[in-house]
Amino acid sequence: MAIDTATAQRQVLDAADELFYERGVQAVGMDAIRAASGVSLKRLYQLFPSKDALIEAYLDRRDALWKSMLAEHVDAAKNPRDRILAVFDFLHDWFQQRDYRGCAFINSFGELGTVSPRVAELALQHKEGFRQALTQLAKSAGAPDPERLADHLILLSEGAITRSAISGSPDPAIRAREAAVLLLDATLPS
Amino acid sequence: MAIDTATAQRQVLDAADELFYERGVQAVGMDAIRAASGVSLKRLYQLFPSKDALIEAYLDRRDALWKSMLAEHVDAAKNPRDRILAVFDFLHDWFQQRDYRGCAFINSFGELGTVSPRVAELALQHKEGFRQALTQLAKSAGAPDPERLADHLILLSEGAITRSAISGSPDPAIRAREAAVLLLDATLPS
DNA sequence: GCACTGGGAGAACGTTCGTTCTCACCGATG
DNA sequence: CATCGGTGAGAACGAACGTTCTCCCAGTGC
Repeated sequence: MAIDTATAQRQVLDAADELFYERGVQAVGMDAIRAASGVSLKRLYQLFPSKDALIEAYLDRRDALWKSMLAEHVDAAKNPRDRILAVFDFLHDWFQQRDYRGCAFINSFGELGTVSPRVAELALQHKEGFRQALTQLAKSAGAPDPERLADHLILLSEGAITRSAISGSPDPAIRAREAAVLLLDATLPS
Repeated sequence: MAIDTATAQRQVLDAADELFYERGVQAVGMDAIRAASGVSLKRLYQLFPSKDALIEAYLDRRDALWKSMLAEHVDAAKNPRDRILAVFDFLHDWFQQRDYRGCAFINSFGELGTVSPRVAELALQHKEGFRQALTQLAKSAGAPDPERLADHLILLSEGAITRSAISGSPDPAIRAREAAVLLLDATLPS
């Protein structure tokens, strides 16, 4: 046995993450993932019985990673207002990664949303998770209508995510933070 | 001659628009476009010498159509503030089309952005056009920093575009309009 | 009537892809 | 030592794709 199951799985997911995210899901063949992961095709298929299963695992891991990175930034801030603004600092950090290419869920949804209900569902769940996190932050900050504030903040975040991807600049995060400050000033009780 | 060049071109572009937008660019073969357009493969290739050329024409037409629909909504409003808010009414109308699937440029960028510089460029140009239109509206409304206000409004719009696509509901346009009102109140001189 | 041009229908070609199969080989077990 | 299960490397398969080619016919100019 060349490599144990756990590390093989990790190597495959690492390769899938890098390739799927950079080039899109459809543009990457299973053979490219085999080459990048160093795992044999046979093993690859016994770890993930189809490309669809691998795509799902790729999105699952992205979701978990993204959530934990967000939580890390948010938890570093103390008062409720700063915790909300930390979301945009997190985005700014994310946008500066050299391989930043937008949101994997939005990209995958654009590619497969109509043909793969599973991908559409995962994208919806991912965004719903973000929505719940923001709603919680808005509630903690004492917003009179937390869901509404959360929706407003989500729009700024999603807008920044796609604009940053297309423009190639992390600046949209700064602009989104500015707008968030204005919204918080208009919404939160002083 | 079965059909003249102009109508053949229109039929092909109609088919390309529908199929590319619904299923994504890579998932649609040239043969599917031939079948949907009723134009022979030979003619298709003499109208558009490659799939890349057809994709480019598809995006060009989307850009023109989108801009004219936006202008139509904006021009129906009289005072500068309402003209800005008309952008979000336009989005709400757009989101309610039964085949709404998000922004074709964002979707195409996600699919081909890294591999096709031309698609990346077209997406950037499309968004830049939107940015200039919003900057003009912000200027007319007397914003002290029109570019900044335009950036904030863009973030709300783009966010609504992707959220509406993923959630399948047109409501994000309403939420975006609410947030825009708050931003305008905080930004524009009374 | 007859050569000729151009288009329609679709077969054909070469490539790529997802997935499976072959086969030689290694380590453990009796 | 002989055997057996599982593995790696990669060939093989069937489908789909972008693109080109073949064949046939309709309409045109002489």
